[in-house]
Amino acid sequence: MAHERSTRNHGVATAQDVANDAGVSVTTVSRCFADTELVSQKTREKVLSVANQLGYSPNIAARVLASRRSRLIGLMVDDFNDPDNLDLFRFVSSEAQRRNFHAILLNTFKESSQTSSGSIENSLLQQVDGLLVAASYLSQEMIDRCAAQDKRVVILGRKSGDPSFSSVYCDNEDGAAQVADYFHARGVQRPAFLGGNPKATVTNERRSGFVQRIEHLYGMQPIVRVTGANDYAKGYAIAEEFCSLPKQPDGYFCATDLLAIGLLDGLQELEAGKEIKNPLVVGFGSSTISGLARYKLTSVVLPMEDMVRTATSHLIKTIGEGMTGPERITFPCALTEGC
Amino acid sequence: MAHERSTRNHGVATAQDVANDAGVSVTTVSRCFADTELVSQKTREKVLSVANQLGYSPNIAARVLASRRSRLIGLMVDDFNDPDNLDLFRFVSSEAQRRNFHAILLNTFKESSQTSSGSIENSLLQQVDGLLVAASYLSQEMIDRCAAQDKRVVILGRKSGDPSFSSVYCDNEDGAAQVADYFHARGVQRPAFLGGNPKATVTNERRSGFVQRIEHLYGMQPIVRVTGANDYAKGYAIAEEFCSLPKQPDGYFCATDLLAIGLLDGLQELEAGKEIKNPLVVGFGSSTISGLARYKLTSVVLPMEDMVRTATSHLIKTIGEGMTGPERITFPCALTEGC
DNA sequence: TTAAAAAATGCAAGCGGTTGCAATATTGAC
DNA sequence: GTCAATATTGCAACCGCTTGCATTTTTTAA
Repeated sequence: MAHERSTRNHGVATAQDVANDAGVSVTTVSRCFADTELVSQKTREKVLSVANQLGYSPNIAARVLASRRSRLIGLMVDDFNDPDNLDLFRFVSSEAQRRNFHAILLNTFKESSQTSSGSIENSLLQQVDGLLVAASYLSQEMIDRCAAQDKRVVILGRKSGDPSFSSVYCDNEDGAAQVADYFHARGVQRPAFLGGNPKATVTNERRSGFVQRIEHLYGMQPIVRVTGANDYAKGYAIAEEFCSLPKQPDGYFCATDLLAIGLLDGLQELEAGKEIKNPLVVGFGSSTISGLARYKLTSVVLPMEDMVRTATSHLIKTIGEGMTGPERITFPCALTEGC
Repeated sequence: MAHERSTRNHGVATAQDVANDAGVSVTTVSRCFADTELVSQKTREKVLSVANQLGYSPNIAARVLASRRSRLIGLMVDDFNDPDNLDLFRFVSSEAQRRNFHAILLNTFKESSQTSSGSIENSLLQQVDGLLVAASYLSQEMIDRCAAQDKRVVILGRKSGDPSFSSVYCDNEDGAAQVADYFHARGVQRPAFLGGNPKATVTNERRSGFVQRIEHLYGMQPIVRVTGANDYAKGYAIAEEFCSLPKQPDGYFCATDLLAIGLLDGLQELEAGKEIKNPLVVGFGSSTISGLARYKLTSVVLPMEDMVRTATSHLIKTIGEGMTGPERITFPCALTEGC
């Protein structure tokens, strides 16, 4: 029955403080802040009121340690800088928050196989309840580690390579084929594809979907340029290469929006010497950046937000329950002309 | 002398496991992973090697709980979506990581004063060792809470309002004055200012610096439009308003780059009916987005990365040591013409 | 009214580290 | 070779919360 001012813990109230003031046990306080139904209405109200008064909120570290659950999910991406990935992170965060989880951004730590160093990232990974992998590639080591720790994983954006992981993605090949159709319908004569990393499934699918349909429609192969990366700079730089071709393409399909925008800007820059005034340029994705009024980019739009939210909530669901069979959830994507 | 396979804790090795295998106490293991010099070279090597072998890395939750330090700093921003803020976050993260800290993004939770709900954010805040405030505004409640918990705070981007917080910022008024000079030198006749929230110190300083210098040079006031927000959309939308003026401005100073880009695009859109073909448009900041080749934005560039890194490391330093007197660190900014 | 079932609460043993203090091992000076 | 000074270790008590199990209270059924 301590009536003297509570809140001993360095100015922060603990569950113990609340328990004292509310005349219950710590256990009960704990239960009030979990989503258990193991507390009577009356008690809960009392506790919550006292807690509120004391400005109490549970110490996360203690909770995590005791419960062995962090309510943390890691979003794994290749490139911190890609604005698309940041959008991604926003969506994941917001959906996670809706479910009382929190998201953190992880990179694929390509460089350091040194287990000892990079320790923060390392520990963080260990702390995470589940992993959302938007990275183009997941190392076998990582896969093993996840398996050993019984960690849930959902692959986002491409078909899961590992049979035990769920994945959420869209039909890249179909989307790419739509572009081929579009080019054909618009009378494009010399179609070209440009895209990044040949190891990335996503880019590959977009390329092959496009190439196949072009072959089918035109009876020939499109020009293909592998750019390495999918960023603005690459697109911008490559414009010059294309302009120096004897026969410049008149329809460009870029594996990502960012690439497309870079290309557009690059082409405009070189407008003077250009043979073809307004080549068709089509992107893929749904970057906010391409939404800038300036670029009325025609693009294969995929329901990013939907996909991400679905992936996130699927991941969280599998964390709550036991391991369920892996699922593959696909979304449609559709070519959309920039108004 | 446990020789049977270690790693009991659900597939994850603990300090205890390492201790057993290395023939030392948990304390020693703990010390090897802290930056103490309290362990002999030989022991440390042995422990580290065993740890590495076992794939051990310290459990963060336990460490935080026991040490009462999270090595976490919170970056507080107004708007998750502003790309500038995401740049900010990247820099903070990277600098934090260099110092073995980790950054998390926090918003100013304007809506919920409900202490009970929004609990994750709430708890997270409690968990953080220090706060980097890039938000335009910090509530008194928050200030009190930080004080009560003896939490370090550094204000980024504007002079600290509270005398007990350090701040890192640039001289906005001076930068703005440079723009006025530039306009004057370029023969601008009708200068205009546009900027967001009138409550935001930063915007205010930029406005007043500009207005004052314009008055000084021109003997008259510039046109001033308060846009509310500083985003692309606002800039884009406001173009129309300006175009419908009888006398359109021929020099626009926008409080942020994003605003400037929006305005540029908006103006171009309306080019047809425009009276003045190429008004000067100047921004402020150092958005990556304004670096897009397409916009050769003239802008008051501030050494963002430097500022952010300085702020971050200053914050971390004050966390390590006891409370030092608050500091004010300023950076210069300079008008830079888009090539 | 009474016994059995269900609901609410508390006990106490952790979760995996950190850290002040005491104990032991080394080293150096005399 | 002896003893104080110094460098290394280990002990054990937490850190604040969760949770299986036992206990108490309330409800339902007979």
